[in-house]
Amino acid sequence: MTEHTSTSADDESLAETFWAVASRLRRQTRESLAPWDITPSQSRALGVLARHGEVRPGTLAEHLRIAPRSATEVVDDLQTRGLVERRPDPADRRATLVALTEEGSRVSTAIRAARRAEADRFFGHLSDADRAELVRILRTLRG
Amino acid sequence: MTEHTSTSADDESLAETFWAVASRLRRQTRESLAPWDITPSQSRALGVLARHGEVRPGTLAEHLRIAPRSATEVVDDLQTRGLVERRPDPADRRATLVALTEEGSRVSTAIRAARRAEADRFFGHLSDADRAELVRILRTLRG
DNA sequence: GAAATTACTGAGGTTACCTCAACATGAGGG
DNA sequence: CCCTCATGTTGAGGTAACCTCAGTAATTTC
Repeated sequence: MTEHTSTSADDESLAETFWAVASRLRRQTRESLAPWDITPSQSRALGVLARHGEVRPGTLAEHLRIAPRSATEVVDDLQTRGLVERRPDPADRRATLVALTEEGSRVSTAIRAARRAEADRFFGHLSDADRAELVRILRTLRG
Repeated sequence: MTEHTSTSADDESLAETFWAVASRLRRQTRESLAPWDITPSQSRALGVLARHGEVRPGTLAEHLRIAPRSATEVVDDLQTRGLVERRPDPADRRATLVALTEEGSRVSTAIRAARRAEADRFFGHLSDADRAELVRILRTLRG
C-alpha cells in the first residue's frame, strides 16, 4: 500500500500543482517589486551583490547565468539608476569591480524586506508544521 | 511551540528553496521537450487542445493567458508543423475551431508521456508519504 | 614578447510576447 | 433590414531579456 510505485498520474498532477503554485508566487513577487520599478534580473543582480559584495562583471554573469555581454548591460542599467558603481580592481588593472552604492544597498535591503513580507503572506497560510514539512521536502528535491 | 509565528527568515529561505526546485524542474522539463523541437508555449497549447478538444482561437488565448493576436501566431506555427488544423465552426460562421490533427494527437500524447516520465524521475526520489504531503501542502497554496 | 584574460562596444538576431489599427465576415436585436 | 457587436486575421511596430560574433584596449601571465 505504501509501496513505492511510480504513481504516474499523481506525479503529473503534482507537477501541475507545483507550477500553479509557482505561477502564483511569481505573480506576487513581480507585484511586490513594482514599487521600485526594477526588473527581475536587476533585482537578481542586486541580490548577488548584496550577498557577495563587490564582484567583477564576469563573476556576476556567472552567478546570473547570463553571457558577459549581457552582464555589462545589466550593470549599465543599474548604474544609470545609481544603484551600483564600477570601480577599479586594485588587484588587476584590467578588471572592474561592481559594487552597490549606498542607495543600492538601501534598495536592496528594502527589496529583501518586501520579499520577506511577500513570502510571509504567501507561505503564512500554512501551519508551522506544514512549512517545516514543505521546506524539508523541497530541500530533498532541490538537487 | 507550534505557535503560528511569522518566521520571516525561514519564509525567505522557503521561497528560495522553492525557486531552486522550480528551476531544476523547469530545466528538466525543457530537456524532455527537446525531441519534439517544440516551444513551451506550443506545448501548452497542445495541452489545452488535448484537454478541451477543439476550441476557438480566442478561447485558446484565454487558457494560455495571452492576447488573441498572439494566439493566432501560436496556432499558425502549430499548423505549419501539421499538429493542428483550423476548421469552420458550424455554430458560428465567423468563427474558427482549432483542433489537433492525428499527428498532433500523437505528439501531444507522447509529450504527456514524456512529462509523466520526467515527473516520475523528479518526484520519484520522494517517498509515497512525502509525495502525498507535498501535494497536499501545494494544494493549499495553489489558490 | 606572445598569448591569454578582462571589460567594453556595436551590430544584428531571437523568442515570445504586447498594442493599435484596419478589414472581412457574420451574428443578434430592434 | 439595418446597425452594432463579435470573431478572426493581418500588418506594423514595440519590448524585454537574452544571445552570438567581431573588434578594441588595457593588462597580466607564461
